[in-house]
Amino acid sequence: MKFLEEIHQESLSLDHKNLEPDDENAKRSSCPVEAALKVIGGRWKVLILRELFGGIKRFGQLHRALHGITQKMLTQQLRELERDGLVDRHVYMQVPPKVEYSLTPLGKTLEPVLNSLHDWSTKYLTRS
Amino acid sequence: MKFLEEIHQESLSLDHKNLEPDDENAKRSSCPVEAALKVIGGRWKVLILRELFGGIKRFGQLHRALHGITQKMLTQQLRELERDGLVDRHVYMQVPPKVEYSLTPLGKTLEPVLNSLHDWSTKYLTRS
DNA sequence: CAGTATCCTCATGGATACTG
DNA sequence: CAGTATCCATGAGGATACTG
Repeated sequence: MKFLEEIHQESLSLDHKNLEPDDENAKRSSCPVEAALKVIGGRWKVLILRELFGGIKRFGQLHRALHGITQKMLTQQLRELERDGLVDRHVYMQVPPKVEYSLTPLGKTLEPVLNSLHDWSTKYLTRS
Repeated sequence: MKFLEEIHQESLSLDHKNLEPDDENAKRSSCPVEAALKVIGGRWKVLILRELFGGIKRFGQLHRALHGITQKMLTQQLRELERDGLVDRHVYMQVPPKVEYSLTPLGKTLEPVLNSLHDWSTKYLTRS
């Protein structure tokens, strides 16, 4: 279980020794899981990704599919997903404008992760 | 891929019809993945869980292990984890107080999920 | 159509002090 | 030791209006 590997360099040393002064809790996520959650966290990311797993979508399609999201949030979240390399943005130079969003290869690698979350949730979080 | 199953009942109907008035985007997460992220989301949850995967821990141990967390946040996050059934809280009736936290069986079922997030992050999110 | 540009609210998260 | 109790900053998220 790789999730636990890092425990034993951080917390083991803290269990018998007392607090250490090498504490520079600056920017680096002490844990890869944290980093992953930053990328797919937030209120809309996974919902957007879910839509895109269904194929290429235009901005308006996403806007309608995600009931309640505002244009600002949709744009913003899409930009973040784009910046993180999960989503590809294709602008057609025409008028009226047409912009299509799709998953990048990297974005598609998220599938097992999202399935894992999905499975756990449906299996164990069945208290609505 | 179970993650995609629900797409085809929500977005398919929205793709050819136009917006529907049955839009009651109230409380229910439209997606189990969302629900899962609510439980393990936030800044500290996974870090706390990571510590507890290492075994039973006292409040003070957690407080020291999670550099930078405040007592308030630690208490709050632990209560939420407890309310969600992931963490068990055992109070020893003695003075000075002693409280131990541990993973419940449900909490332990999160291991594959966290491993999945961890694996993805280390494999594909290697841009520090 | 697919955005910007403002302005605004409020929950998340935090600092500090006190206590059974 | 393991908390409460306050007060406070910040920013994520949203409403609304305007535009290339």
